[in-house]
Amino acid sequence: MAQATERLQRYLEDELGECRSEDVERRLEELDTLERALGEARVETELDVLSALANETRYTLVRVLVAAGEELCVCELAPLVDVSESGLSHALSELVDSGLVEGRKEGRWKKYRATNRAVALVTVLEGSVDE
Amino acid sequence: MAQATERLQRYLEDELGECRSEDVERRLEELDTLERALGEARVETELDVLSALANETRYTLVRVLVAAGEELCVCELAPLVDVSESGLSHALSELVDSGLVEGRKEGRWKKYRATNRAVALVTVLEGSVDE
DNA sequence: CAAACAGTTGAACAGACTCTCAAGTAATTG
DNA sequence: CAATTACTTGAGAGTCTGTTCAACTGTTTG
Repeated sequence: MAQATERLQRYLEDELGECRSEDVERRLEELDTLERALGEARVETELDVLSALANETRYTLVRVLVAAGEELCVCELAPLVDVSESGLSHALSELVDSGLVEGRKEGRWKKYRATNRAVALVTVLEGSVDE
Repeated sequence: MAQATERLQRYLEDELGECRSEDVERRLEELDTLERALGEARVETELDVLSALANETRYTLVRVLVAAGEELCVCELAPLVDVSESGLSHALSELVDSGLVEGRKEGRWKKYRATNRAVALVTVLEGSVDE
């Protein structure tokens, strides 16, 4: 941290014209506050959600379920993705864990649908990625 | 695909009461349309963005830059993440590639700021992850 | 212009992830 | 109630990722 602090001091000198070690301390504290404001548990959850989405198989499933707007049976999802039955099941299970999808058993069939969280995220992603 | 189709047929029989192979074909086509509507290139870009965000170091950087609302120098970001100088540089470079962050050189310092895409995504993530 | 500084790049390796295979559970059917 | 069906689970192989180290480029300073 010693060198890092020196570098920051030089940077602040450049920026502010002059700079004492109090200024460095203050800036460090400001940056720390910025980071703390994020909230640890929250960031962890958000990372879980992002990790769940960041995979072709799972993202395709989520997007299809969002587009469908209704629950779909595992047997309907199977032809849409390029993995084994088992792989599909693993994928869905991870999506459930991260709150992007909900499952419901009906007799011997199992149906999944997208949660509000999934709808919100997919919508923004679509919107923010122009082309 | 043969068994998969049979399973889908059985499912549709359960759901619709009865079902001929035309019905199976139609359902398969509906599902396919659902998937095609996503757009291949688009999904690929969206996956790049998601992959870039789905990492603690990079997500922290993005969130701090969004929270800051202004550009920050690499030397200011360094104390906030738990990686080497080099790791930080790699992380920022990946964020630039995915359009979440923009960099600007100023003398010997380099400054980064969050793009609109980053702001939109972080906002929705915060909103959709309640607690 | 040599030395110090700010940051980047490439190679390499440990660890994480994703998928498949094999076996398992729960529901349905003959 | 044995067989079939629908789906899940656990273990393990192969691949991808994230990080660091070492070397590099561009900028500033004495």
